[in-house]
Amino acid sequence: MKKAAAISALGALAQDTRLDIFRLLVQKGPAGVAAGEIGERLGQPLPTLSFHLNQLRFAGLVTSRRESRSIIYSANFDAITGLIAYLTENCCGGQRECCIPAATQKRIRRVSL
Amino acid sequence: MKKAAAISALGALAQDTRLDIFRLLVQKGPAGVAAGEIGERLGQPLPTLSFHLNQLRFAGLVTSRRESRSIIYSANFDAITGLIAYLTENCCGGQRECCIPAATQKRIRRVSL
DNA sequence: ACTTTAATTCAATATTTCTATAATTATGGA
DNA sequence: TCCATAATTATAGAAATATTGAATTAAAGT
Repeated sequence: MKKAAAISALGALAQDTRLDIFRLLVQKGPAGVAAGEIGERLGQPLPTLSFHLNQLRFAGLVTSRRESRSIIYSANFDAITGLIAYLTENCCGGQRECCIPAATQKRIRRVSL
Repeated sequence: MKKAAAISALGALAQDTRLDIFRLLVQKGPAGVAAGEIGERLGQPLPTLSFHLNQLRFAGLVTSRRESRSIIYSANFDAITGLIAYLTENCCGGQRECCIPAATQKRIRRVSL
């Protein structure tokens, strides 16, 4: 991931409504959610929502597809894994792994036994 | 991690100079780097740098300690692992792991064989 | 006490980002 | 074609962030 893409993604996530949208889409997985349903859940006016969805889309964090009259948004999982890799790149000089989340560390530890 | 802390951390990272600072500190590990040295490396005026260091500190992403005349900054690794966990929480409804970075997945896959 | 070095805080300006009303585009059915 | 539904684009004022010169604080040596 390039720096500009990382800043764009981080900036897109650094906002109340957009963070809610993104986490909702992460949890929903590839099936995604229609714009209108996102608006209902988050209680935001549609134009405001549309603005935020665009920010997320420009940042590469979500993709959209039309399905009849609805537009379905879903999270771009490659973008989030790429962002995490960028942030933790060469962590502690590459000598130790200090940046792996607890949940993942637990898995690795368990499997390693 | 609470939502407000996540937004604060993401907003702190979503800026050119601060992202550079943070990645430098992540790579340097617990030893950290003095404020002046960060400024030299990034070619920023000290007041600008100080502003950004404060943003990172307020967001909980870095800590500082005085060592004689220098102030040494280092990354807060708990903050970054917490942020990653928050972003990928209950990923894909918890049924699959879609959000683990490639490097980590490779480790898990290898170990699982 | 005075000087040098290291870094921060203040203050004013410049820039970017957010929000929401009004108008517009696109789809599907009667 | 006409109407209802789903969502986006345009626009403009409001709010939050970023930048940097000048002044200030803190530590260590002379």
